[in-house]
Amino acid sequence: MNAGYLEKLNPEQRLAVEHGTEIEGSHISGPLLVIAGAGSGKTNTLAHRVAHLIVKGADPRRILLMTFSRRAASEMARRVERICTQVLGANAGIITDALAWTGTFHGIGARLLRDYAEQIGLDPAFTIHDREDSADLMNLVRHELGFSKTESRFPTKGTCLAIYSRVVNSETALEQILRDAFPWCAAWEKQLRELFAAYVEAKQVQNVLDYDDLLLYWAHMVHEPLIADDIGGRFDHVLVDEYQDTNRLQSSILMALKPGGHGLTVVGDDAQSIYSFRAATVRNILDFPGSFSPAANVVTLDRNYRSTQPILAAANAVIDLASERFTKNLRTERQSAERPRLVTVRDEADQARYVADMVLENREGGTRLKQQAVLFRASGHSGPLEIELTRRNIPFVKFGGLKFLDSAHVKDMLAALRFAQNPRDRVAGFRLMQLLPGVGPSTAQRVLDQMSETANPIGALTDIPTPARTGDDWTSFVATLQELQTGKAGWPAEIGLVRRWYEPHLDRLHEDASMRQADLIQLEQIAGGYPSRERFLTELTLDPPDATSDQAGVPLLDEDYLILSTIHSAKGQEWTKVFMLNVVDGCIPSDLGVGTSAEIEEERRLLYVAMTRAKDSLDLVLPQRFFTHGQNAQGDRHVYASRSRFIPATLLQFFEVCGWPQVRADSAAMAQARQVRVDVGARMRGMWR
DNA sequence: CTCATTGTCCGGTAA
DNA sequence: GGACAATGAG
Repeated sequence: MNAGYLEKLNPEQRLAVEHGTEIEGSHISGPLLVIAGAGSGKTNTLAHRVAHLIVKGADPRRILLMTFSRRAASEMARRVERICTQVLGANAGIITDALAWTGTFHGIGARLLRDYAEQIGLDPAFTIHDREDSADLMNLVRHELGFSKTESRFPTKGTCLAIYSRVVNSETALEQILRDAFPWCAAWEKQLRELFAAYVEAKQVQNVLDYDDLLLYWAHMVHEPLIADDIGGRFDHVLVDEYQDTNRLQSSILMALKPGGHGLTVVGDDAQSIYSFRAATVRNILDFPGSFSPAANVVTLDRNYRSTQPILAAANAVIDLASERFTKNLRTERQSAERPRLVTVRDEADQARYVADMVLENREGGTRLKQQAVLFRASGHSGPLEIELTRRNIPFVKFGGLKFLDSAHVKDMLAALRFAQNPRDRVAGFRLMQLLPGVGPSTAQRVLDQMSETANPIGALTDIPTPARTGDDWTSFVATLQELQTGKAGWPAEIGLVRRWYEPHLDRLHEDASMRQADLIQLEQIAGGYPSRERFLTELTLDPPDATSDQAGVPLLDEDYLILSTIHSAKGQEWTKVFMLNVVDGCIPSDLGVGTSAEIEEERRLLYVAMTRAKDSLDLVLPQRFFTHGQNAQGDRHVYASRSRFIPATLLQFFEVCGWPQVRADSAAMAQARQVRVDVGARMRGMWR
């Protein structure tokens, strides 16, 4: 057998790949933890491990591979296929097609829950609420319980959901969560408990699951040993990527599936743990070896193949200041004389100009736009840059932040499809009906109540008296829903049906209807890529497309475009040249994330993750002035920002510190000219007096 | 009961 | 500068 594919790996990578598979056939290895530093070839190693298992005779249909995003999952599948093709020849494609159990925890959970729905008393036609839907339902329940009219202000729907979600995902008591993470809500513990009980009941009556339920139901399902054996028994190998970003609930599921750890491999890096706001805990990765007896094997990958030595030195220096460290510093052999730059600019507008200038300069120098990325802490930080790029016709794609699924018109369309799929989904119906003129919250409630009393809610719509002042709008609404229910139009034709019904309402409700219409056509195209309405709804909710609607046209795949991304969405990726915006206190660390030292440490890791994305060149940009919101366009109220606390003076030696634009020799005169203020408006008014 | 207006608070990362 | 809650007019 051709084992040449192993030759390219370094000794540690090879150890991770070959762990426990010396014996051919069905031999299943003990648990393995791979600590994989940034740029250490983690994805490649994991792909090689999967391929190696298959080459050694593992059945790909019996491999469960869980990644953080579906983008990562498909990348992994592609690599596995490539390696298998090298070794096994052309028919490897068939083998990796069988690698069917690849996806996120939530996506895999949804699939398993539909498979086992009957056994756990769940209707397999359940629909899935995204965060906003969940918040809407929380709000309805909050209203019903009268908590919206309390004397002092009750926590908002978003806060309630955040608390609920944290309790579920961290498997921690409500009381403790309130004390640790939401102290200002502690006085409402009793009411919150009541609210959550009602929220859970509402979800069950309506046959909807939220994100957390996909894990929670799964966890409870495998709490039953026989079902756990059954599901665990479907998989010989379970591999989990980005293990540092999993939470307690996810680790519980894993331990229930593979109690002895046999066939279990987890990969991660505690220095890149950036999802604690989603209840992820580094303890999962730290406690992993000791959860088994004998303890899991640990392999550490600390050779970095991505960044040049000066970039890595700076990143190491940043993470070295962390109060708690578990992994060693990374090392690289990529020498370079170029230190990362620390560029001070006047304000965000100059920052945008600087980045645009440099990006174009780099492209002139042969670095394609796609090989360059601009990273930022929060989605909104890229606003001025997006304007500058659009102005200069530099194509870009933005990852992270608002998805076009969040826009009202797309949500309206999806609500229609979801309501047809699951007429008990009140959030969908509630939203939908209020689109009709003359229908507000109370009419919608009343109709939904009447519907829920019948066996065939959508059929019953015919018998429910037409609400006053709705007329034809009501008739076409009912007709559309009923046509959807028959399923005669077929998928994806029925999305056109919905659009034809929706368009008049879109025109009436939105000034910019034509722009939004373009999104709906895009939605229709996306829909064509899914085999059924159910799959479309599920997968769109669990894995929303990254495109934003305000980008300058949707770039084609083979076009060149600049990458804009939040740090969170940049995880696992790399670029030749990386720019990081707003490296100032208040942005990173975010001024919202400086409450506890744990939060600050996570912000530090965020900067580390951003810096370690860069291969050859890294620019950290620091605007000195920030204009504050809430003033007119000419206002100049601003605050001065200082360099991020994660780069104190002692670390400046790792950077080339510079300013932009370069100060010119004749600047004294220019600076003086800049100081002059003329009230031209007053002079012009004076002309007429 | 709906719809438009005013007032107040808040601002983030995402399956 | 936007989301959400309370208020008032039809």
